[in-house]
Amino acid sequence: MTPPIRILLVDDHPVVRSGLRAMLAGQPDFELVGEAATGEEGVAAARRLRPDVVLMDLQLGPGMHGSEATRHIVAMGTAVSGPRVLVLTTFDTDADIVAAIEAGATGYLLKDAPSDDLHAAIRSAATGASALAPSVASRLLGRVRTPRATLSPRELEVLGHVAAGLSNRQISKRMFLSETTVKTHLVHIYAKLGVDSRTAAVAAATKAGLIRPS
Amino acid sequence: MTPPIRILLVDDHPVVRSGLRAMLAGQPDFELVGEAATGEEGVAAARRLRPDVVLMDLQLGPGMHGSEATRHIVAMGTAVSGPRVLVLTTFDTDADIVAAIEAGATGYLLKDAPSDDLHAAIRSAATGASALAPSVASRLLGRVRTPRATLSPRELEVLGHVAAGLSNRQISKRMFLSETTVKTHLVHIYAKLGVDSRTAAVAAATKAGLIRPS
DNA sequence: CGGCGCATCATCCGAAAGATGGATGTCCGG
DNA sequence: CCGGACATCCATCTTTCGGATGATGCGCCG
Repeated sequence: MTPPIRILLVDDHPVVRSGLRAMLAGQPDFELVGEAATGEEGVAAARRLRPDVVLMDLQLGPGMHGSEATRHIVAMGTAVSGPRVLVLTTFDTDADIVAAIEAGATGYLLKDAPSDDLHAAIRSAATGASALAPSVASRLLGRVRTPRATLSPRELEVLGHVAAGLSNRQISKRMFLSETTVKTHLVHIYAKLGVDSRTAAVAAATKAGLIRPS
Repeated sequence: MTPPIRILLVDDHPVVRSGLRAMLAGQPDFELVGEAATGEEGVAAARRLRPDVVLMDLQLGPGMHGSEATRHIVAMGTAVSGPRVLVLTTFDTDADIVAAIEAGATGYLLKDAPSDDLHAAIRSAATGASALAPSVASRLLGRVRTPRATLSPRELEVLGHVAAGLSNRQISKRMFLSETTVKTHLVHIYAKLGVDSRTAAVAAATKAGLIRPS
């Protein structure tokens, strides 16, 4: 008989942790070895407990969104024979999916998934296989089919400042650029998003999940 | 001995329902009488089961946000000796809080509240007393102290179109106004929000919960 | 090597957005 | 009942933004 799958929960919501705990309880091949409420705690716990699978929320407390959590995932993954990371999230915005997958997450699950899907995803992740929620997988496939707008890092940075309400001049100073360059980036952004104004770009990017609403 | 408090759970996330169930389990004076995954199911279950307290999420599935859930709350509350409604949510944006309270919710809890708070809120709600999460309560108080920006209906309408990425001209046509009038509304909006551009206004209003991100 | 995408900059021009200043009308409290 | 606060409407002036066009260096990949 194979040893049980050692699992670490990382989520800042007691309710969610409690729910996941209950969902794992009935499975004899699962062993919950620890819980953490923040990204930092999660990384520390992962180092200490050496779980096989980490179930990790993407929204870890206020101000700790997407890219930050992604870095935590990477930090865990770099450990020798590091754990497999299963990312949990409420919303399936494209930006989060891509960021997490690119950062090395093994799988990606929506929080409204039934317990069967969760169990399957954990077992699948334990073996190293990629496990994606069906709706997420189809979304990723859809993006391949429709070669959707992919903004460069610099363009995303500019767009972020635009979404924050800064003018071109303010952005240029903050990024140590010429105002012209900022405008050029914007022109490219407009072309990629199929819009023709900064506010429309922000609206489109928000809907597409490229930027985070505040 | 008093009869137990009959509770109905309404949340579209199996994980969250499971977590709440676990949190209610240990309490002898609580009785979980039903669960529902959507607002419609919730209303039906409330009519049928006559619970004392309804624990209800504000984000019920895709496309069913704030105001919609609020209407469900109202529908439940209008029944004779209707149940007390405790609203659960992940984010404490002002708009949601106000909308839910105004619609007659008895209490308001953030999902990251510890189980003790949850228990206290349920008991408090069962007696009809208002129960607000401390962070929420202080936020409401804060809004009274700082007479926050209150936009007129017309201004909100304009701002909504701006957030959707429309130009002043487009807005003017859609609202049967002169373009100048649209600009005037915007000037007033800027003054109230303390900003000086349309994108900044959208950012500020989003953060303040005045408009909904997409 | 020769594209191709990314990032950087410039100039010119018309259009959109913002700043300023009025004009109504309503509603509420002194 | 009257003045002030506020919402709604409008016009003129200045600044900013967006569109067009063009250019340079860099790194990557077939």
